[in-house]
Amino acid sequence: MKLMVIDGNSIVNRAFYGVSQNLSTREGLPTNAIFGFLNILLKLLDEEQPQGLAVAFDMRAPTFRHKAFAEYKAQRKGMPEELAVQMPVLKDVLDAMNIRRYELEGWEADDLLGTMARVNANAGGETVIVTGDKDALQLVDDRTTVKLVSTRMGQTTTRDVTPEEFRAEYGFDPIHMIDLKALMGDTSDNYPGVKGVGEKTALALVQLYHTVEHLYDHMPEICSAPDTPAKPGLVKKLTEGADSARLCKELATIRCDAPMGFHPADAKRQPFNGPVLYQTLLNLEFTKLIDKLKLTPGPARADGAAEPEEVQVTVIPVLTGADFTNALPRWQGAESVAVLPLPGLAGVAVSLSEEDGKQAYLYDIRAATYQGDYHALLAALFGPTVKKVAHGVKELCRALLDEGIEPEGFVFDTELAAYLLDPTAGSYELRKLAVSYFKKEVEQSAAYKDETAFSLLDDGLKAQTAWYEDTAWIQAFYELFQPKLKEYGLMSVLTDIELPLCPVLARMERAGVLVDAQALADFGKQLQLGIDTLKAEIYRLAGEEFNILSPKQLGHILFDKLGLPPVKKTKTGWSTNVDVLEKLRPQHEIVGAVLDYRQLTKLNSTYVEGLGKVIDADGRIHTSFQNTVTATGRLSSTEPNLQNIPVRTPLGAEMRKMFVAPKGRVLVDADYSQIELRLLAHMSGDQAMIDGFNSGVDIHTVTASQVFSLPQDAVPPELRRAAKAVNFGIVYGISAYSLSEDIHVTVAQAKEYMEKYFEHYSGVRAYMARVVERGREDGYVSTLYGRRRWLPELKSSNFNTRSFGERVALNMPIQGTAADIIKLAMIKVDARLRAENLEARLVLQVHDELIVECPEGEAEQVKALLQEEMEGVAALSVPLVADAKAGRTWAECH
DNA sequence: GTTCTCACG
DNA sequence: ACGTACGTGAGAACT
Repeated sequence: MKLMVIDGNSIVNRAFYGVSQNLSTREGLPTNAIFGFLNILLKLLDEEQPQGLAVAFDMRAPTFRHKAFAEYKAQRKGMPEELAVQMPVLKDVLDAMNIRRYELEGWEADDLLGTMARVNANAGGETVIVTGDKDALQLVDDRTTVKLVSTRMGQTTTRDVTPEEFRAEYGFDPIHMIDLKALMGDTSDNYPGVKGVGEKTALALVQLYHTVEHLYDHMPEICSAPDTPAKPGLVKKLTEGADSARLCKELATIRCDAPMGFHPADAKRQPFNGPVLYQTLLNLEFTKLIDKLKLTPGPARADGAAEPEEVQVTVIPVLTGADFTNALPRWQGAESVAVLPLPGLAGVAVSLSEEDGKQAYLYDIRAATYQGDYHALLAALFGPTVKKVAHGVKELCRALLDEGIEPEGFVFDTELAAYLLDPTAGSYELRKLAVSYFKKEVEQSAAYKDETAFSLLDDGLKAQTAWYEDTAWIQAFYELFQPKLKEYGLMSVLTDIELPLCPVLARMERAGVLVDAQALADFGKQLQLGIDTLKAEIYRLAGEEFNILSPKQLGHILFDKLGLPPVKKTKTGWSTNVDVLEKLRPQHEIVGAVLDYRQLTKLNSTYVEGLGKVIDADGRIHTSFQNTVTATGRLSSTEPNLQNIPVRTPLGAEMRKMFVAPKGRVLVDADYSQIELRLLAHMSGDQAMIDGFNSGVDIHTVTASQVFSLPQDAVPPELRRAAKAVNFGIVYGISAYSLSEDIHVTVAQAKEYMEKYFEHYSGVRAYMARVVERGREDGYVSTLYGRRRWLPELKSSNFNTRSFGERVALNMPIQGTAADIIKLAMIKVDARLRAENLEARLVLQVHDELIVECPEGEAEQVKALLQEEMEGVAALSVPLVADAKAGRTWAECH
């Protein structure tokens, strides 16, 4: 029988270190190693189609294979915690897959593999041993091959080693692998071999003498033989290491006589236990894998485990004005109702349940079948008197405003709540939430994308069922999330910040910002001329045509053909980014041209062409503001991103001239001055920094003067720049190396700057230590307003992961508090503009900057209003400062 | 679909 | 010895 046996520990280790994404379940169980293991396993099964399959694991036990060497084995590093917790779960998965696994007290996996291979060979079978450990190569023979697995950057590669291949590579038979190891030792297994003999010498010796024993029998010859690698002192080393070599040989030998009672028939492949595997993988949130393996839940569980109580649902179609008149008081009387609109507001499902939770009512409202005044129904439902829970209030507000209805009375948003509970989760679709919070998979086919989905009988029923079920999910998540938000102190973030912001964002998206399409096109033409010229120039200097935008091809030209020195590596090759090219600029004329070419093509494709494509019929661009994306609480802007319009270079800043106000109107732009640093001063309570801000002098100059002991009016520009970089660096969780790269000084110098900085701002240093320590204890960090980010990274055993966690711990409270503050300002600004009956409307937010469009005549009032509301949001130990400026284009506001 | 690059705060 | 700043989104190349 063709048998595949897997070294479970070796493969899971490779998977753990190879799958670098931070996979984990919502509860925080890391799953990367299991994920990687299953991927490798399934790939190999597919390729090899073995009839038998078994996985072996090490079993650490009080007795060792070689008691004399217990201390060597004991020195081996224990598994990192993140991997150890995945082991029992992986074993559960294998059990659910009906895959035989073996572990035997006192024996290591490779002994079990060797034993199985031997037994199978004796029975006339062939065995494939899957491992990442080259030690196993000693097992290779006519009936046994070793499949060596390596993972790099999540990609698995394997290599099949047969006796012929082994001999071709090593020049001796596979069994002499043990002699090789005996001489050269193995650092990862912690046995020494012969001191002073490394891989090269050991290889030569084994090629000549094959075994340790034979070698020592022929010691006298070693000096005299002409083709012996007789380095000075080799004989002495070998003589001194003789005992070690013999013992290490024993240690390196995989035993094939483990008392595991193995019969090849035991490992015959069995079908998966579908339902159990389904639930096991669902618990791991591996839904893609469930789909790939076509697994289903199986029949309802008979074990009587906590299934939710049956809820009696009564569906009430709302077809007439009378139906609506009956329903409305019940909606108004409910503590809350869940609402789920159809796209385009073509219908709304309204769900409410009775106090005891056993009876639920679901109102089915559709524009197509409602015989009364649908608009009036919506206006009443979405007015202030019905308390509504929805999933994605901002989107709903936008749809309502499109219908001319002022959205009011939203008390909860399950999407925002899920985001606040775990802002790094990434996705908050109802179906995904059901998987991660309830370990339930909801059928994907659900399609209530438009009214037509309800028109066909079969599809219509499916669409209807899905619509109703999703509405029930919203209620379920409301009941689950509300207490959690209260427990975590997040309720006020939801009700004071995120929910009131929703209609503001919806109005901003709808308002859009006017773009001068003609000027944009003209700018594009100008850019194209420059691009053509530079392209010809670059081809001439390179002596050939190539794709300048391809890092690979550009690298070839720069580093191979023109011989420029590579500076920095990426995962796949040599880096060609701005930092690198700037360093190379003096060395060849082509580099400057490439940099210019990059800049022009970027402007042209991303901005001129990209923005041109999304100008609407009204001549305006309507971005989407995402409020459930960032880990810190900031907004993000998509389709298009209007938060990264160029400004830093003169040519880039031209772009902002394309963003204009209509005739007779202006843009008013107000931005916070150094809000993050001010928050650092406030949150750290550092008196020197607080005084610096209260003095009214430019903070970077103040910092430079304090750090470098100079009078404020004697700070040279380069020291101000350095101080500014340190100030920024602190907010990001600085390292001396990065600072040195950033301001082009030596690491030692950067270190010195930081040291002086902390001497003068000792409160900042203390704060930084405090916030990381708190983060480690609590498992999360938070903003002044209570917004949270969980940081399991702080407990990671991996240095890089943990360091990342520490930097995030320093940054999130500051960046996040700034985000909270500007969100509060937006709510206030929007309310006042409307209350004072101004035509002015918020149109954009760029993290620390708000942009309002208003009639020329309102400009002065709006400037004052913006400044007042932005500065007045919070009373801190340093003033919040906002500057406002009006102009006909965005460029004029800067 | 991932990687690199680069635009912003 | 490690690998190096926080938070984003988009376009082009490449696998």
